[in-house]
Amino acid sequence: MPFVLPSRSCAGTHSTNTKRSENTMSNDKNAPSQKQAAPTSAITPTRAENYPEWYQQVVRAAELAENSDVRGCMVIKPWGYAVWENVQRVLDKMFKDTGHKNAYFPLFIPLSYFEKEAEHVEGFAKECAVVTHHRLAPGIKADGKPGLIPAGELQEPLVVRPTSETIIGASFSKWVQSYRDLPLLINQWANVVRWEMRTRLFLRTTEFLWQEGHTAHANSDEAMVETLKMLEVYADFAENWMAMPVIKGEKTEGERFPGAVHTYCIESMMQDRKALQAGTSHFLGQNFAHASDIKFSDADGKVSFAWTTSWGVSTRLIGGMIMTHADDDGMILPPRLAPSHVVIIPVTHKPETAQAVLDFCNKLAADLRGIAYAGRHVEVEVDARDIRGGDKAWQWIKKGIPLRVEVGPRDMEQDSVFMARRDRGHKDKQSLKRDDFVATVTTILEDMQSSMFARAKAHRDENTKRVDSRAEFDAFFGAKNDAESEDGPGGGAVKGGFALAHYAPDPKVEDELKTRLAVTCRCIPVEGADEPGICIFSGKPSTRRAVFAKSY
RNA sequence: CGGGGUGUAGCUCAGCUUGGUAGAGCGCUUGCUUCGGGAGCAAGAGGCCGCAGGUUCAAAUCCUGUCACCCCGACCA
Repeated sequence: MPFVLPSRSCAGTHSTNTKRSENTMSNDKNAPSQKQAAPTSAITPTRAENYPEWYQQVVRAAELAENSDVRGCMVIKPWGYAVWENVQRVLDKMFKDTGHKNAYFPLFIPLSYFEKEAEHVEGFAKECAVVTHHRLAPGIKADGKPGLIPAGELQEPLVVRPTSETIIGASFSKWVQSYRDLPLLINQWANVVRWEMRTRLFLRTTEFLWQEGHTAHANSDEAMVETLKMLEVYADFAENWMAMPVIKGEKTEGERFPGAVHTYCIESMMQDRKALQAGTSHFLGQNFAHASDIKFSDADGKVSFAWTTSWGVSTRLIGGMIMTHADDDGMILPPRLAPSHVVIIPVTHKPETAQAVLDFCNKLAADLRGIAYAGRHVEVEVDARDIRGGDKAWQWIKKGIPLRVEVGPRDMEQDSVFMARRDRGHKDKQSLKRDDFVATVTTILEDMQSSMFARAKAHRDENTKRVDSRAEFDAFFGAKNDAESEDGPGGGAVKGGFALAHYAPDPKVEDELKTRLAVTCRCIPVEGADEPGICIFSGKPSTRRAVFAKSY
């Protein structure tokens, strides 16, 4: 099978896995229920067996989130929400450092506001939740039973924001009078609703959490600088905090944000070699300024429309983190964003030494917490729960905590700890002197952070190919419904990866690629030198290669 | 909105064809033995079988209706 694991040293742990997984996944009701050998991987199925199902199982096993009873909506659990809080904390600082201020705008957008920008309406109309009533009254429901039914119809329906350009534009039009009011640099942390047909935890849910930056500028150049500056912030965050390598690029017309003039993005490759759009930054020109009447008087007293931008990242980033780093034993958290860095597991099954071991662990935890790391201090859990040690260790493995430290009586006697790194095999443990561990813990975390990035980047580079002909392109991806291209029953891996090809943008070509190969143009990279060439689809001249891939 | 499927214990499901009053595994509780890597044995708690009608002496099982969810297609951060 073409699935390619990032190279890592977890040798020998997956060899006997297939039989067990087949039984577990099978619908064969006569499958023997005999005891299986201890699992060789914590997650069933593995990535190679069924990537989409593996993803769901990791989210669940790592206790990041779960499906709620509300269709398409997720419950973000404490461990997952703590990751999001770290994302917020770091990004918020980056936004503040680039001059932005936070504000908050209404969840509800009057339909009339929403209608102001034609392309915008067209783009979002199909996925809007609409509030039409403001009261519940006793009555007979559709199923004939008594209950509460909506009453008090609104004069004007309210759209639950799928994005806030229009409602924020309404404020901007009041706030901006003079060129002295510009630039206006605002960010909002919020939830939004997009009524999607199909949902997947973190990657696409009906309601999700995000931030949306909205800015207004006196001229086109400034707005473009802002657009690219925030793209850079996102790339910086993705690579240096999430350890997720990204390609910065511009979307072609078909993939553009509804109403934008230019849409830029960061694109990342997941372990199944599909692309994930991890963040977007839009240059909106004067489109929304016209729609929302954002005007200002310049120094000469001449009235002009402002130039606006918007940019956002969402809880989808957590999905990207999972699909970039997690393995067949569960989540692996990049240390800089991990809710906790170290779990200390006291081995206390001998009553006579239990208290001493606990004291030793608590003292160790206190010392570690005194150390600064990645803008906070080292976060430590002491897991003294009364459950079996193996169970406990596996729970933390699945949750992806970077470092696991076990301390038993024997370690304590030698003033040592037994440490395992989550990005190494779970049997790859080493004994360290306690003080050495304390002294080097941040170095270890940083090493883990950078090796996670390096591994992800190597995976991407290995699966990125320069393609110079249509035939080569087709062969790289395989036909959309080619059984081999989707690799097995669950679509464990897709064929292909990133194809870099010369391309003269043409919506018709992209439609055709999408229909026939399920491939889209992810972006035209903004970095790197121009390279004159010939579009492999049309033969027209092209100045640079575009990135093509199957995508989420 | 088209095509398919499923609703039974906290979770995953069996039982339904051939009606006879509720099952398994996991999880949970308790006890004993274990314990430096996902333990074993024993006992126990937990379900008016999605909902509403109908057939029948008797319905999880058959019939009708209804609701919900899942999967596959056209959209998306």
